[in-house]
Amino acid sequence: MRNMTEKVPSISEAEWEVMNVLWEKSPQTANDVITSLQGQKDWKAKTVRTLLDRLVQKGVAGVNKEQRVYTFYPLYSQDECQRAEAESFIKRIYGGTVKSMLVQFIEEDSLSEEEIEELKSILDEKPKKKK
Amino acid sequence: MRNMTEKVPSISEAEWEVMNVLWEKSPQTANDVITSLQGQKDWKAKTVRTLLDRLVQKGVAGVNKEQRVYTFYPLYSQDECQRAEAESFIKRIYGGTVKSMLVQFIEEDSLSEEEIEELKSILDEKPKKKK
DNA sequence: AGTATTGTATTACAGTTGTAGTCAAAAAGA
DNA sequence: TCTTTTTGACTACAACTGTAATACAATACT
Repeated sequence: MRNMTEKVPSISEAEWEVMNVLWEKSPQTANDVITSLQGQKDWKAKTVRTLLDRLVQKGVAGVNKEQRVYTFYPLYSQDECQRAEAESFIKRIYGGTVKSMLVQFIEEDSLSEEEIEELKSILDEKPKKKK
Repeated sequence: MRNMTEKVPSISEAEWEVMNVLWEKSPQTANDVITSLQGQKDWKAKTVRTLLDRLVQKGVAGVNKEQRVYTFYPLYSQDECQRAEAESFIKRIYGGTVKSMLVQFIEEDSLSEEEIEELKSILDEKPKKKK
């Protein structure tokens, strides 16, 4: 298995949609993926296929060619990918600190009363770890 | 002045670096910007110039041509741009909820004890608004 | 005045992304 | 078996990005 610290290749916006489908369930055939995206995105089958192929080329997804109809699966966990994206995003947009982003969200009332309460409890429940 | 609810054009990664310079101080000549980026990014002067021109084309920055040497300035506040980016980012990566992102950060120990305390107080100080 | 410098305008060029289309082989149906 | 449908392989093509270079006009220097 891959080393968890390996760098995640960059995943484009459209590719994320496809990966989200693979993360929900895998392996899946191209057709499964196409079906999952029906109604969600207005893409032609070929478009989805191209995206899958690109994900494989990039090494973000894997493909099993044992059967005649190939099946695809993620090579990175959603968590890893989210973290990687979030890190580069926050660095780029907020100069690197999560705090400054959250402050903005809070000050702009983008968060509901309810969400704020939830966040508080999440923060409270976080046990102090000793490493 | 622009309507604050107008959509912010998309700003590429390299363009963000340039905008950050303009947000710190403006207006600035191309040369000012180039100088600010020296040591920070390893870009040729022409590259920075191209980025400035593109920002103007996109309508993210403005240019004053009164003087022989043009000066550039932002057309959107940093805040607006950050918010726009953050919204699309969170939708794309975290299915739209700030909470899920924060949960991940907290659970992965990406936040220091100190940062967590700060976040808590920010959340606490948030006055309940009545609209 | 002639030359070097500087700022602006235009052009370049490859890689990524969005969004498919074409072609051929294999399978399924008539 | 002949035909239609599926799959997979390869190709297309424009917009956006990163990363400049070239051409030209206005200044500045000698």
